[in-house]
Amino acid sequence: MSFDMLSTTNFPALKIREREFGKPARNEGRAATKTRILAATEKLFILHGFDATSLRAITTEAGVNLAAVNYHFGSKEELFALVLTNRLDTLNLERVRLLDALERKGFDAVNTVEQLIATMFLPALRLARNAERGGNDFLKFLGRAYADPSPFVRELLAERYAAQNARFVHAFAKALPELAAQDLSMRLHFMLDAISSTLASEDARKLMSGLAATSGSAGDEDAAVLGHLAPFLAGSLRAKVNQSSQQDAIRTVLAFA
Amino acid sequence: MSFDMLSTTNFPALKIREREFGKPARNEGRAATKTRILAATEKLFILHGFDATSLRAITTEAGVNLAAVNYHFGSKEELFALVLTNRLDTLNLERVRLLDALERKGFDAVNTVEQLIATMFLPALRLARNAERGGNDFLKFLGRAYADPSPFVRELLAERYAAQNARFVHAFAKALPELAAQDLSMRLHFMLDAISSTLASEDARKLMSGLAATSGSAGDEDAAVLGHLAPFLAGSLRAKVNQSSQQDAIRTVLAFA
DNA sequence: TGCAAAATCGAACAATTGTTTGAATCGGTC
DNA sequence: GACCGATTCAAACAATTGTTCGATTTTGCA
Repeated sequence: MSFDMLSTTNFPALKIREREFGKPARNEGRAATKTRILAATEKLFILHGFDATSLRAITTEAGVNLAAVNYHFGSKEELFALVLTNRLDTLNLERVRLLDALERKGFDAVNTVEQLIATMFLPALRLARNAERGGNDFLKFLGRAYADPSPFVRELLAERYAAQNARFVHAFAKALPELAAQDLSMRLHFMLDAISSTLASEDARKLMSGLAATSGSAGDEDAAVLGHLAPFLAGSLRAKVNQSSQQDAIRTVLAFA
Repeated sequence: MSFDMLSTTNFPALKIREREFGKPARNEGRAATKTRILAATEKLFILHGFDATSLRAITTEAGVNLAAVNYHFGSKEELFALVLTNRLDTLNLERVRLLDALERKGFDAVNTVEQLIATMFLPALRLARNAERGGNDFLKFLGRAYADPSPFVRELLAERYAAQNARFVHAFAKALPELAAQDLSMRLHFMLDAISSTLASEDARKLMSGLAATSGSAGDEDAAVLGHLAPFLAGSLRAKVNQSSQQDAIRTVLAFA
């Protein structure tokens, strides 16, 4: 079997789309098989996740023979690994690129946390407005990927993007020196879990696009979404622990139980 | 460990079964079959969720015949529905009981949000310290249940506890009148998604028990956990949107992308 | 003790899953 | 036009799933 073309699809969705519509593959029917499988896999992964998406559902959706998946990609896991990294490599690359640029320029003195949050999520919003990347489906894809319960998906993401994630954790730690590492870790954990499982659900994404709609110009949509998202997340990260008045209020509740 | 309580529980689903097959046999070996299945189901559900837990895995773990599940519970879904409602009915009952008590007494003027958060999560912490309820496994169970991707589980929880959830949403809305319904809904969504997927993961629960350990007396552990959790979550709920200085900081990031 | 109901058991069911096979077909090159 | 590798195809593979069946054993009550 031949994996020649796999190396050329390393970087992603853009290349995939190019081949889907445009150029080479003088034989449309042939080269289309691989890309049709990839497209169908993305679509069904968004809808049902890794485990619940069968190869038969994929090949039926793509209109190709069942054996085509194993022939072109080797196995179900290899197929999904390709689909996932196609999407997420560009995203994470863009994230650290933005972080680099911002660190060179220097952060805003008071709103460092908001800037870091914007840095984390802006690339996803940008990609989500690119129709070639699937538009809003990109956000669903993102949510599915980070909320997928399959050990295969979780390990893939954890291993492949560990370095990038560590850079952001470090940047947040520096921006929040008064917060214990224990608390920071917990809060970031909460934050990312929340984002991903929220993106995966339909109603929450409608809310987000509703927030975006409040804005005027198209370029301001990202600013509008982040304007709602960043203060909320920053508020959670910056909250002080062990305020005595809060502790008293909490103990009032405990007294009833 | 003893699950005797399960057979004498007053949850509707189990009552139906009891009526269907008559009173539980006084013989221990017999009655043990049902409870052993229930215990094994809980254990494997915590580890792998609904879809990835097979009846053969359950019956092997319980040391009973495969056909016993369908004989005693009818189907896999009925079995899991019973296991889920056994745990969650008591939890949600306790939650609204606490909310009732607090509404009668009246909330703290400044820390209403913290009190509501404590009301939501204290019952879970209390049950988690009850060894008969599974101890810390109860938190894992909770996380699994609310993060489970299976449509069956999601619909069961959504339908069965819709009324209780609505009461809390309403209470939060009254405590945060300046927050648009749109934003409140988004933030509560985030909050609950975060909590559940965090509880399901191993490392985050270790963090929580680490927080609890900082406290001295046993009864203060809940206060310690809530002391870290409530300010953090309350901070996110109370954060103001559209602060101009924050908007400027965010736009700085946008300029780089 | 005897008997009917309840419970357990091994075995098989039909449906799905990912994967493999070997023959048929296509595509470009000599 | 004939060849050869690349691709497609129908079919079957072995494994796993939830469920059901019929026979057997156990139990509770007369």
